[in-house]
Formats: sequence, structure tokens, C-alpha cells
Amino acid sequence: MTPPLNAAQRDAVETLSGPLLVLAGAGTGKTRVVTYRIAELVKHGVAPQQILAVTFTNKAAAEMDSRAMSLLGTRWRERPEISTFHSLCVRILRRHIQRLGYTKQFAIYDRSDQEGAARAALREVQAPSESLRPRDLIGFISRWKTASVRPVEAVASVRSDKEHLAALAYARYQRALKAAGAVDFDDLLLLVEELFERHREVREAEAARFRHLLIDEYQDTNGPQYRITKSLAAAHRNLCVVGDDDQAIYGWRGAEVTHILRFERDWPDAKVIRLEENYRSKEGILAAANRLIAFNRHRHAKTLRATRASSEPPRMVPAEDEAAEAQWVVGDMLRQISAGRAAPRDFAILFRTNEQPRAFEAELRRARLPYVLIGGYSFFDRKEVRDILAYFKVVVNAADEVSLLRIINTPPRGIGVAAVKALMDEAVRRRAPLWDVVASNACDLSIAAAAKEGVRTLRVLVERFRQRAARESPLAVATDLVQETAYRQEIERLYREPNERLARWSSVEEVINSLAGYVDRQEQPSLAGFLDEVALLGREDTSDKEQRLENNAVALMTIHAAKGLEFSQVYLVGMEEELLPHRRAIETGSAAIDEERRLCYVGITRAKDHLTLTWAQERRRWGKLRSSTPSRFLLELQGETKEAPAAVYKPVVAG
DNA sequence: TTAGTGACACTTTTT
DNA sequence: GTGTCACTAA
Repeated sequence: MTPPLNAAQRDAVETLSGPLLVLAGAGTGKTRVVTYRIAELVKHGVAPQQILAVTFTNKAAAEMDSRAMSLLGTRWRERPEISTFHSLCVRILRRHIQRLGYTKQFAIYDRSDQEGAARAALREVQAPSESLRPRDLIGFISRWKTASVRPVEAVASVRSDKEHLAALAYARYQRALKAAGAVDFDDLLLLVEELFERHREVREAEAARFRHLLIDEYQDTNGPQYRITKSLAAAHRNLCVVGDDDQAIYGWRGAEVTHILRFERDWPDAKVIRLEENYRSKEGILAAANRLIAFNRHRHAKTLRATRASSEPPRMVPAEDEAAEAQWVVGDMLRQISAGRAAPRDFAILFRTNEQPRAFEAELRRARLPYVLIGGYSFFDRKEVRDILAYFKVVVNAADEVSLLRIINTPPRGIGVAAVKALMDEAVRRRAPLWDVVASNACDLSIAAAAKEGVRTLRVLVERFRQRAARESPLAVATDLVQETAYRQEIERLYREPNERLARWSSVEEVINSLAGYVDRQEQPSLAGFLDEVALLGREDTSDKEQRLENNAVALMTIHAAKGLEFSQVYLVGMEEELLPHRRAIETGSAAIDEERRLCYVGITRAKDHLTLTWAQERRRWGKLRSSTPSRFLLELQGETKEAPAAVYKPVVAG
């Protein structure tokens, strides 16, 4: 079934030592090369656990892991370490973070926790609520962090009032996180970098764990990731990086294509191998992709050759609005499924933003087609889920101020806004974490008696469960915790509708199920470990129920999330100006548009057999109907431009 | 202090 | 459409 490796692929697989750069276009068997290489290394006597492969997403890591293990066979108890940069860094920090003055039980702040911390920081610098939103502050901070700019340097380098405010808040934010024993996603990388810089023996010990290092999607590494890679590979020099500058889609996150472009300068003896034969997409699809990407000026010219003949061009389908678009796409799938020509698992619906899948989900449910939504606003963003997790977090790490503030009066226990303010003031006065004030029962504070009683109840609750968490199974602790917080009654109180009550409570149950799944998987499960996993895997649910569903379900995801994956049939939806390319990119200028074009290219090249591009003539946004223009990329992939269109569009009219 | 109401802003993309 | 915030009544 699988074709034998071609000469270039074989060369990449069999070059076992020294620095190696694999420049691999879309669909040229990149993942296959990496997994075969892992197997080849093991065949030559390298122990699996001495191999570290870094991927960009958890999904890609899981996929690579399962492929590698099926190549290696079951006789290996040890596994190669295949993970994302962030997971790798968490493991390193769990071993050494105390050296940087953090507590061992540090919490990982996800986006929503970050927002809480950002809001508090903005309050502290007394920013008027309109001048800078928490979201924007996080953007500034993240950019500074990936560029290794410290708060003091940020203050010195600002160019506008807004930036000045952000720099001040950045300092507060960082101090607050450290006091709370918390790190954000950028810190995970930065702290590892700092650890390596300041503690040579740690760097050497961590580097010595592995003898071979493979980095996938190298074009998307940012500064800290680039330096961590170098540190880990410096001694053994067995570094293999794989990437494609045409698929660089994370520039907004600080990724720099220059890292892959300067690999040969960093490692002068590096061997370079190019993979240019595309095994994935049929010729018609690849031709469209090649025509599109040719519109990018700054790129390494390369010719991607199709090996799968067929000149069938991508279909282009207009729809009236987003509902009609969804209806047509799902209808098209149903026709093929009932004709026996395809199964749900053959299809993927790819989109630019996370607001788009709604219409498709509704339509798929109506058609009773199984589907899996990867990522997106979902489970772990729900209020009740966040509340329960915040309880877990406080039990694990009481210094976690964002989580403590979240649950301090949820469900209501008499600690209102006034009481919280008094507690916070006292914490500032004592220069101590908020929890210390709570733990001392706040008896001498002038707050209402009911609030004092509430504080006492909370303290007793948290302390009791903290003791239990140290000894008992996480599952028992979590179940009882949910029980004792009376969260179910809180849901009954808050929501009147029976359906909503049911839905809200079932997501609480789902948290417990997810914890149960984690406990089953882990040898030494702990509440803290579960929280790490939730923060890192985020929305991706690895429970086997999900897995089974995925065995034959339509996949829905953003183009970003689809990177590295392939599907028989791809529907690239919402091909409209202001969506792809996104409005923000259009406002920013041509470099940003180029990244959007690469994104479109990534989307197109996910398709093996059939590609369909759709757009809506009108789209509802925040309840308002707005008309939209077809994306310029639709023209470009037919080899035309906005300036000189040969025909307006050549849509295949929906049947 | 909490509950209820209405105005409001919000939507790139991810670890 | 949805979650958050400010305001008011009890």
C-alpha cells in the first residue's frame, strides 16, 4: 500500500548523525521521514527514550507518536519523547524551577487566567477602562516576552501612551504572576531559557537526556524555541530540522522564518536535503496551490511535483449566506456518503476563525453526521468548567490569586465586592499573597460578619482538601470537592431552564470524566498533573470516547490547527475578503497578506483527492447582516489577479 | 450583600 | 448571540 521511500527521503532517513536540514514542501512525506528516521535510529542501537522529537501541536505529536510506535512495534517498553516545545518545557521546569525562585507547584496560566491577571494589573496602574483592554495588554506582553524584552526595557522603549501604560502593567503583571507561583505560556519557554543560561549543569543534564533531536515545522520556531533547540543539541550535534518556508503561518506569534533560512550558517557542516515530490494531492489541487503561492514575492523558489495524476481543478461554490454555505457543504457530503463514495472520516471542513464552525455544527447535527470539532471555543472555556478547575487550582496552589478570586464567592458565601477589596488591601499592606489573609481568617478586618464567616468556610474547605489531595486519589478528592461546594445547587439557582441546567451540570460531570481518563492513563496521577494536562492540551480531549468518534467523523478545525494533517476531501470555507485574508491582515499590509496566503496554501494542500472552496455573499456578524466580497485568493489560484481578472469567477454552481 | 436588568463590546490564528 | 460590567432595588 505505502510506496517505498524515494531517494531523497531515504537519504534523510538514513543520515543518522550530525546536523541535517530537510526542506520539505507540502505533502512530500515529511512526517513519514521523521517517523522512519526514529525507527532507523532505534534499529541502529539508539534507545527510544534518547530520541526527542518536537512538534508544533499536540495533535501532530499524538499522530507522530502513534505512527512511530507502530513502526517500532510493541517490543519496546520505552518510548521516544515526542512532544511540543511547551510540554517539554513544563517537564524541565517541574524538575528545576525552584532554582529560579519559583515554587515547585507552579500553576500554568492559560488565556483566561492571563486575562484575569491582566485585568488586575490594569486596575493597579489605574488604567481607564477604555484605554487598554486586558486582551490587548496580553498581546503587548506576549510580544515583549518572545522578543526577550523585560519590563524595565519595555518601559524604556515605548513609543505611545498606550504602550507606556502596557509597559507599566507588564511589570505588575509579571510580579503578580511570580507572587502567585504562576507562569504563562511564554514564561514556559523563557524560564527554560533562563534556567539554561544561569545554570550550566542543568542545561548539560537536560541536554544529556537525549542523543538525537528532531524538530518538525522548524519554520515556525520563535526566538526562545530556537535558542532552546541550540542548547539541547550543542553537545551531540545530532539535530534534524524539517520545515517549509511556504508554510510559515505563525509570524504573529513571534515565529521567524530566518531561523530555518540560517540553519546552514548555524551549523556549517549541515547536510541539506530537499523533498519536492508531492505524494498527497492530485495534480489539479497542487497546480492551484502552486499558482497561489507564486504570488508571494519573498520565498525560496521551489517546484513541487505532483505524483498523483488528475487534472480536476478545485471546485468553487458560492452561497447566499453562512447558513446556505453550511447547508450546501453538508448536503454535498451526504450525497457522497449515501452513494457509497465516501465516509464521514474522509471529510474535513477548514476555516479561518473560530466563529465560523457554528453554522456547520448545527447543520451536521441536523444531518446526523458524526463530527469532531478540534480546538475552538469550547469545553474548557465554559463558566462552570472554569469554576471547578479554579477550585482544583486553589487546592493545589493556594497562592494562585486569579483562581482564588474566581471562587472566593462562587457559589455566594457572603464575600461581596467590598469584602474582597478589604482582603486585597490587607494583602497589599502585608505584602503577602491574598491567601495568607484568608488563612489568617481576617478577624481584625472591618468587614461584615457574614463575610468573615464566608472566609472561614472557604479556608476550612480548601485546607481540608489540600490535605486530602496529598494522600488520596485525585478522583475521590475531586468528586467530594464538587459535592461540598454544592455547585450543583448553584447551577439550579442560577439557571431556570431544565435543559440549560442539565447541560451545565453535564459539563461539570465531564470534567470529572476527563480527570478519570487522566488517572487511567497516568502511572502517578495527581490533581496538579491533571491541571498541567488541561493547560497544555487545552481543548483537545484525548479521552477514548472522543477517539472512537474520531474514527469515523467529519473533522472541523481552523486552518492553523490542520497544519501537518491530510484529508481525502477538504472544504475550505469562508473564502472571503476580510476573512481570508483576515481584515486585520489587510489593515496591516502586504507582509501580513503574504502570511494569509501561506495559510490558504496550507489549507489547500491538506486535500488529497478533492478540494472545494466556498464563500458566502452575505454573512451575519453579531447579528448584523453584512455583504462580503470573494477572496482575492480565489482569483490568484486560478492564476489571475485583482487587477487583471480574466473572468470574474468560475464557480461551479451548487446542485 | 445579592439578584435582576440592560448596555456593551466582542471575534484572528495557538501553546 | 454571549459574557461582563454598571446600576438599582430589596
